[in-house]
Amino acid sequence: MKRSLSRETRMALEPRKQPRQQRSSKVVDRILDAALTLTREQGTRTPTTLAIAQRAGLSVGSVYQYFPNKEAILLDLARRWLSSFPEVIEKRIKVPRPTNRDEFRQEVRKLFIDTSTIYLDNATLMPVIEAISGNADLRPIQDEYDEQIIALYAAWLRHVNPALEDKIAKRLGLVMMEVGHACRLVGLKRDRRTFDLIEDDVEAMWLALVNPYLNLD
Amino acid sequence: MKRSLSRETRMALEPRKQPRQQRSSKVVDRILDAALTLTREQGTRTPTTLAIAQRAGLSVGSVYQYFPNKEAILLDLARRWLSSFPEVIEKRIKVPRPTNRDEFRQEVRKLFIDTSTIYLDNATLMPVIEAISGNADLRPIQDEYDEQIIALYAAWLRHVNPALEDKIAKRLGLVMMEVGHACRLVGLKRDRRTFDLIEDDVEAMWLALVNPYLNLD
DNA sequence: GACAAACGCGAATAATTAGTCGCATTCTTT
DNA sequence: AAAGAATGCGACTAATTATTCGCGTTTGTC
Repeated sequence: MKRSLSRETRMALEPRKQPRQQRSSKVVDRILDAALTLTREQGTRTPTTLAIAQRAGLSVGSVYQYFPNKEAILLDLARRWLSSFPEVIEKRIKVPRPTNRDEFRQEVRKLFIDTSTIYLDNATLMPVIEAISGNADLRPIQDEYDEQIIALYAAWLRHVNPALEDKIAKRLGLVMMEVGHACRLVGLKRDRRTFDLIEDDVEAMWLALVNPYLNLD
Repeated sequence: MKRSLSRETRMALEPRKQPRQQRSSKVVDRILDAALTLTREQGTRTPTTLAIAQRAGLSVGSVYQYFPNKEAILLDLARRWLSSFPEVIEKRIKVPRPTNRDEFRQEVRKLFIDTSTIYLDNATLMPVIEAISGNADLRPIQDEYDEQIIALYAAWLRHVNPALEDKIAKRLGLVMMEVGHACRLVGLKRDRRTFDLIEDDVEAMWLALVNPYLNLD
């Protein structure tokens, strides 16, 4: 076991090699699928390498052909989700600044819906996200993404209201992210109807949160 | 290792024996202190039994005199915190029902402040709470407490407005808990000034959340 | 001060699991 | 079809760590 290495070298999480033959790219998919399924089955407990290999119909050795360590597998699953946040929020910044309260409300709503969609589209990934949060090795990477996302929320807030102090924008961004994330995670564990109701709650809370910091007339 | 046992028998988390001599009750305190300190030092990674014993100036064997397993130690730390929620919320229910919007606002504020105080008073415990959430064995126990707390928030809401549907009260209770917990956890990681500002945000969000469900005149 | 119970010890046990390595098989290319 | 590269294999290694158990020491009690 070289467990200590993986904690230190960040590069150690990059894919080990690119698949060169067709069969092997299927194998990578099978590994990722197996990891996802097992994580979902086991709640928050991260699956073992052996379990992943077996579920994928492979041996452990084959798994290590494409992933340098176990963490890299989970991270590969999560990265798609994590990276869609920046895309979506940036898109909401490249838009004309709202000029009155009503337009502003609309912008909040759009950001709210777009971020909501990320969760709905990736509902099956949520157990992986939770597993990562609970994993001491992967947590720091999550935190990096989180900081990035907070900064983007803050940038969005300052796009909507340029007079907003940077520090305040950062704090509001943090709260928006946390509230959105916490509520959507629990929402997705319930039925669709409840999820939608919780979404309404989140929108109301977001509006209440940012409203006092609007100097629009 | 009998790791599988602990997952099944819930009793296995109860303290193994009561200290009979003076020296040993000090020992229990030392163990708990060591576990707390180490958890704080290591972020979310739960300390090993050996580490706990050493930090407490003891041997592993002594630790197992008083705790049936490692989980029980962390749980012992967390239970004080977890159990203060019911106390505090129940206290807020045993109070005359508010009769107008302003009194209602006051009641929200009181519940808000009382729950906030739980977090502030137990700030040092937060890493343990996070470690428990990330631990596959302990998570179910957290979830039980959470359900209880949600039920109490719901009971409070129906105390304040008896006309409120039970299902709605449950959902709002869930959201109140999640929002409060998420924001306070991150708030406590920042400076006191920021914590206070985030608290104001939470109060505003709670009010926005429950306001639509008030039929008071 | 003697006896038993409580306490404390830590080497040993055992379970779990990440990651490796040399060999076997399959594919690609010429 | 033959060579060589890529892929696949899985027994094995090694690290980690929870928990036990028998023995020595301390404490409270009569």
